[in-house]
Amino acid sequence: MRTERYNAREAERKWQATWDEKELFRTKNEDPRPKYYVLEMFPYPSGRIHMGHVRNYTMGDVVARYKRARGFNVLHPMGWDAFGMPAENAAMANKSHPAKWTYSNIATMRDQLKSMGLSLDWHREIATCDPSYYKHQQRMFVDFLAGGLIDRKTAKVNWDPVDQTVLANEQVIEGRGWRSGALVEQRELTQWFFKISDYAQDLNDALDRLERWPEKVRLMQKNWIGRSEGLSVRFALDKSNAPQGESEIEIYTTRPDTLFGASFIALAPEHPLSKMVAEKNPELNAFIDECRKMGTAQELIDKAEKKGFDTGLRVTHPFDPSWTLPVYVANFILMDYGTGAIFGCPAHDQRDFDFATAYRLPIKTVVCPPDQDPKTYSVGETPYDGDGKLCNSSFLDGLTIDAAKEEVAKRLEKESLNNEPVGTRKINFRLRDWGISRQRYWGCPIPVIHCESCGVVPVPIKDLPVKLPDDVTFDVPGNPLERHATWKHVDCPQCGKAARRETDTMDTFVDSSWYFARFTNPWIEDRPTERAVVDGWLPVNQYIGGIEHAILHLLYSRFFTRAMKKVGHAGVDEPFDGLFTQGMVVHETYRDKEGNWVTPAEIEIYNEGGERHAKLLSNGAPVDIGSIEKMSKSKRNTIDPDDIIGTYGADTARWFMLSDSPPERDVIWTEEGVQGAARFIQRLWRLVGDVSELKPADNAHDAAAEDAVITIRKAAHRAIIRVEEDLERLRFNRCVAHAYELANALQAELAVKKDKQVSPQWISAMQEACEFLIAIIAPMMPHLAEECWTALGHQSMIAEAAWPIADRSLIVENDIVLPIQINGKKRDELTISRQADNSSIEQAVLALESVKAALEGKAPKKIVIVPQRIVNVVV
RNA sequence: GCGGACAUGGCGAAACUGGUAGACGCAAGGGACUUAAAAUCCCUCGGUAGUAAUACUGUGCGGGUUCGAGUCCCGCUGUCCGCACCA
Repeated sequence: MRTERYNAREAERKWQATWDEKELFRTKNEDPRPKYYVLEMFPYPSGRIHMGHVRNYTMGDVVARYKRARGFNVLHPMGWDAFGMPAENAAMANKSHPAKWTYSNIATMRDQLKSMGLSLDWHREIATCDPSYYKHQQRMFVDFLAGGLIDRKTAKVNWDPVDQTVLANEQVIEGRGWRSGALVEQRELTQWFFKISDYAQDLNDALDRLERWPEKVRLMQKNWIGRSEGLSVRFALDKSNAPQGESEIEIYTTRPDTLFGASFIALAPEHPLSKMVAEKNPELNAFIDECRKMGTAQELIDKAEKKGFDTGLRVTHPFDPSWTLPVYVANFILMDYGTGAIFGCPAHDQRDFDFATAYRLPIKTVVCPPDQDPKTYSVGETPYDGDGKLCNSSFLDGLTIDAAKEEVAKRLEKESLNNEPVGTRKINFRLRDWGISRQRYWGCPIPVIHCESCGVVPVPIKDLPVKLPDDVTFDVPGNPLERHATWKHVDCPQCGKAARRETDTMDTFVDSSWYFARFTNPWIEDRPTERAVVDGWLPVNQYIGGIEHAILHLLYSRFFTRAMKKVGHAGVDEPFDGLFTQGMVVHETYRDKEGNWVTPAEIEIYNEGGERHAKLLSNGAPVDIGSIEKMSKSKRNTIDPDDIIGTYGADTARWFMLSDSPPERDVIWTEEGVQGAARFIQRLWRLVGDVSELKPADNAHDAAAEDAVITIRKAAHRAIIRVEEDLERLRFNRCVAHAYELANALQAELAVKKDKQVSPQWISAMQEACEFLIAIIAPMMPHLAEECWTALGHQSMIAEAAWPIADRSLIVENDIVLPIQINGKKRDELTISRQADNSSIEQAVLALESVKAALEGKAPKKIVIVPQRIVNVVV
């Protein structure tokens, strides 16, 4: 009997070195086996890995190792999302260079990841801040520019006053910068934009085909893209006081059915017509100014009252030349949605209702709810936006909303104003173009040159990369590239005259929008991708990461892949075939009596009166146990993965990460849970030790042993089948349960046979079962699995072994146990042959004592027999 | 305001298309081994009643469909998430 404990530290170091030496996880592009690309979202090199990384990369590694065992050529790479603000902030704080900070963090984190025993192909490692990577990104920018995928335009942009840079719409969360948390202001700037809105329709429609994506993410992207079908309607302006040359206002509406309920037109303050009128109207000018000031902080917009200004202009109703409507400038109309102008129908829209109430405009009911009389119905204090039929609407009366929309569209398409149709069907999107200019140093330089005579000139491909200069300073705010003495001064590649480099760099989300493609061949130097290879590997079969990227990174990558296809750098539209969003790692929080956060390492939990309490290790002072929160530095409830791996080993950390909660849900990190995982490792090690030392007796052969052999084999084969099913669906917590179940069964069997003579057949069944168990845990606890595999006498490694083939006939029972219900409640069980037909089942059921008692001699009303499942006797 | 998800023991959770509710783990309690502790092993563990077999009850609340509902339908309540003056 073995007594020594499993030494994780030693074994893990040993096996990691062996895998490395044999280059076991090096992936060859020319390998003929079917491909499988599994990818976890690459980390930002912030300093050290955290538990969220451990969870993410463990899940990916389980998939990679499992698919490898199933005979796939698996691509499982790792890299670094290495550009970004924190490096610049660190440079400012330490008077150092962002590159130094970044590369030193990468070195630390690479070592940490390696200590987890991940089966990664480190030969393909990339860092986005490396010129050998961003060179190709600049090449693609140039290609996109030529391909009409990029715009340079002046637009109102989101300005982050803390980070001193522009943010894309997606990067503004509740009016604040996604990184700094500062209230975002609006500024007019000339910027580079990727024309993602050209792909709005396709990005929207293709979501329906992403069947292996979470419904939630698809829905979030749909909402973000915000497709709406409507009608654009041109209202004729009353010529008497219209500005010179203006004769119409075009509005956009999704409710053309309510056109007879119109009571005003409202323009955005930035609308051209508003500006024209304001030129001659100082009061309106002041109003527009006021709106602009309001617009600088999102928070104020949310709370602002509906305010408007009557321009004095009037328009004619398209269905009634004698009916005119006033034109307002209103603070709640957005210039960049639709046409920047609306018609207001107060009876059936909350905002229009508020506005009409404030300015005493008519409120005319035109939709009548199904349960009301159209002759008498009228909206009261709240507008009605539900279903119903049209009323007070001339030829639309009695039509449903949909029919009325259709009728209005049909008629207005035929009407004409200034030789154009009055109404045009239009699909609108909420999605705006992706502004990628950032006024920062630590990013990919935008490869263009501004020349006074030639205009914007792309940097010739032979001159790429445009490298960041090393000699920069961070002592003052703003962009170091802008104030660098020489960097921006270059000659125009076209005319040779003195010109100026673009000093903006690209949004770091560009970097992560194509790294998955670069991984397929990261060595190629003259192009971003090798077409045959990238098309062979993409799409990524299984992508795993946090839900926080549901819109930003995942939407940008979907766009970028399409753009790459357009200019010939890839052949697919969708980068990720399967997406999995994992939950967070959360932990209890602790505070001392002064209310200061205390780390888990500083306290001790103890039990008193059946309740959990905590005290400080240093002086025994009591500590309050607080709510369970996402691990964060500010609440000091983090656990350092290094500490766990140092104390328990990587396998313990990996096992616990997978065991406690379903992977999409948050997992609560607890010391008890970790210890449970560590306990299981030792238990498994003892079990394997016991099995490896079994010796057969010469004459041990009895009937009971035969039964035992079947029981053992059934348990083992059933476990394999279940784990296969669950791994395919990433239900790791269930896989863990199956492993426990099999281990429990084997341990119980060993205990029964302890000190008894055992047959060779029994021993080989135990050995097979043990090997199956090791195969099951191998993707999750690879080091322990190797050690056990060796202990069972194998010369090769389990990491190279094929997945066991389960014998499905073994788990088909001859006799089945049918639960017997009486009136839907379980009352008894019946063991009967699998082949038994319904009439023999019925006979056997009626013969049961419990059923006889329930029937009291009467005949049953009904007997429901569900084959192989259940019997229900209705009395 | 709009859209979505979720709700099961002391806790994390299982329950495939409606078919034995609570697998597996954690915690707790009892016992064995030990001079003792740790480790390990065995037993109990939704609630109520009972020594027990057992009975009744039980998946947020109220209804419904069904031979049968944690699962499906309708209506509530609560929690979490996303979007938010989008016409």
